[in-house]
Amino acid sequence: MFIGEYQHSLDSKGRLAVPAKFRVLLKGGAVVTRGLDNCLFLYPKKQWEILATKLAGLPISQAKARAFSRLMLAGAMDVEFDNQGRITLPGYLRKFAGLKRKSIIAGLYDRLEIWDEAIWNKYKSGTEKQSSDIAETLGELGV
Amino acid sequence: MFIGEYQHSLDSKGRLAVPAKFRVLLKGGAVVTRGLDNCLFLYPKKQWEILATKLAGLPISQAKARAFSRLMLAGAMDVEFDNQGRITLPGYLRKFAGLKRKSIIAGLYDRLEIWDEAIWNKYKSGTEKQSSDIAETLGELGV
DNA sequence: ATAATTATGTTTATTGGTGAATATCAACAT
DNA sequence: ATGTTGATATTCACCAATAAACATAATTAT
Repeated sequence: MFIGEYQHSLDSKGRLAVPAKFRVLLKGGAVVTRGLDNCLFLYPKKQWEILATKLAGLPISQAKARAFSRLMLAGAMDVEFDNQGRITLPGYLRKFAGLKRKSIIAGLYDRLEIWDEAIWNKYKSGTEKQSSDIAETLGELGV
Repeated sequence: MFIGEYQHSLDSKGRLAVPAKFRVLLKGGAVVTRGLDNCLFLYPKKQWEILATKLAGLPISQAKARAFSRLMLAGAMDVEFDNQGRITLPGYLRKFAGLKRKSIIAGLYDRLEIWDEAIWNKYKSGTEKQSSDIAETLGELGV
């Protein structure tokens, strides 16, 4: 499963080298999509399909369901590894996540997250301060 | 299945090039119709027929059902691909969706959506702000 | 029937995605 | 320390897809 934090660079065409460790876990195909808190989610195909069918099955009559489907489904893109182990991130996703040259790839167990380095640092310094606060909330959720 | 977001242009005659990726999935025929939230829906023939029979089966006594059927059934139109992979959108649909030159084609798993770029951006900036809110609501639906 | 208008088809240019080669860097072993 | 290996960064070149402009065919109105 995915854990750890890595710093990698995008090239001028928007390609990102995925840490070699993770490639084996993504051999069967992967999907990137818009995530929460300004980052991208990268799922192994299997995980993705579970999520996607759930989303596609929501009633199209509900505005919130449509909005979320558009965020995640329309935001999604199949990614393939070229023989240097890179994936290409489409322009709209780079823009969404504010990706510049330096980015962070973080392992969140069943998914990867892709962040712009600056945004990641800012987010982290915010959450580290409140960490004990967050911990208490999680306690209420049974963690 | 359809995923991703693509930016394409209508020509002056109202023709729209469909992303090459998607053409294969629409080879068997397709149907455009009025969608929700100011966009057009584009279905592969098969999906369309499932939806159309569902709509036709709604109780004719209910005003909302009649309205929805008129929106989607009466708005529908068979589309054909020319040998450049373009489809022609009839005037009333272009008008309905407010389509100007630049438009967005979004994959929503079992259908495509066609948006005017400006309207799409507006819609997205609205939903992105509430995204974590929406996510929590959907969490309750088991997503 | 002819002109005007709309629809359809073709060609060319531009853009952007894709692949490959080289350079740089870091880790490890000798 | 130094060389070796594996991994990432960067650059260049090519090809395919799209955009735009143009040409032809079909339709409609006069």
